[in-house]
Amino acid sequence: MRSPSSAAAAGAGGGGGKTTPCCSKVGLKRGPWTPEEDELLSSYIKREGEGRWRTLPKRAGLLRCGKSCRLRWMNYLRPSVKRGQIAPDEEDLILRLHRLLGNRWSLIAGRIPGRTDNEIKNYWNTHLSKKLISQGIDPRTHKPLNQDQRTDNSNNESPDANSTAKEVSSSKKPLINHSIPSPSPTSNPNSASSGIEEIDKELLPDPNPTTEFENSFPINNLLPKYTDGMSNTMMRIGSHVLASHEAEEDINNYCTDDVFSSFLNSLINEEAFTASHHSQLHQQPPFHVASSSSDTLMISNPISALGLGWESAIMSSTFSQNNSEAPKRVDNYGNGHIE
DNA sequence: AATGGGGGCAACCGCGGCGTC
DNA sequence: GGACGCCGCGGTTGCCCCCAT
Repeated sequence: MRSPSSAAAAGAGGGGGKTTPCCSKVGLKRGPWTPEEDELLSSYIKREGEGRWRTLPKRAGLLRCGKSCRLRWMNYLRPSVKRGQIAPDEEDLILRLHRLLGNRWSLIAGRIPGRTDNEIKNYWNTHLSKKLISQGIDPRTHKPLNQDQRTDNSNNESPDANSTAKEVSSSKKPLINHSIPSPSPTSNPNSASSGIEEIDKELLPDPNPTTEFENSFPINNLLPKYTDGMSNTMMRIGSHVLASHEAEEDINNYCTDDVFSSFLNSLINEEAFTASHHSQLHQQPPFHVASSSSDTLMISNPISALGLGWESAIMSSTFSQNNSEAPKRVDNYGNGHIE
């Protein structure tokens, strides 16, 4: 990675080849940041805090547009930004998350402390994408290239997590409710960590299930809110309502950010993919609600959940970075235990 | 030593969602 | 309900560095 000084030495120009300024005001500086500008921005934000990017440049004495200031702070100046090469475990995590989430870099970055969405995006485009291709894997779908071609010709039947990620990543429509605070590194650190995202309608479960699993388990009974407002569902997931004796109620009452963080942790666990997929797909409902006294929910069937459109729920789980404790698991009867 | 090309990455842009008026 | 402003995201661009020739 280039040092700030070297970036500054690059002189005017920098990224973005378009001539249209991002800010309507003329006379604003563009291109690489100088150390002096960095110092101005850093000291101001340390003194006054983040936010109000539109007016921040003027208040800080910078001839930059607010977007440029925000980007510089988020991607470079923030103390929490980690420097140095992507570690092998981070690379592995990026691969797994991308397999689940597609090109939602901010969400992926939210799971990797100290890394920014821009950094991960660049790393993906310059390293991992090529690496996968060299291994004969489609970087978009994470499927073998030849298999992917077959899949593309088969009307996308039986979508799985990969195809879901592909669809989402290729969709122009953002999936994120930006107004909801997120502890993502690119978000305001003062925000609460309970931000929840809406589920894109494209990811909603099929109201007329046709798969074997869907027929065997009445998922629609558990997801009533999806039909009239997915945001309601997700907001309730963040409500931390975990009455253990109400296990048969709307599943949404039991879903918390921490729960989905555990959910995602299990999703990015290779064992979850290799060992539990087939058996759980046909034997268990997608969620198992704990009956213990603690606020516990175990999602023991992440793959099934993915297939039913719960992939989007992963997004909310990415907001619980601080949930580093071992996820509590429950068995089919709701008995919780610590893994 | 000169130079051409590719890799890496910081920075920009357009777009869409949300909040406010 | 519509207009407007702000914010954040993903995609893209272009400069610098490094290496091969």
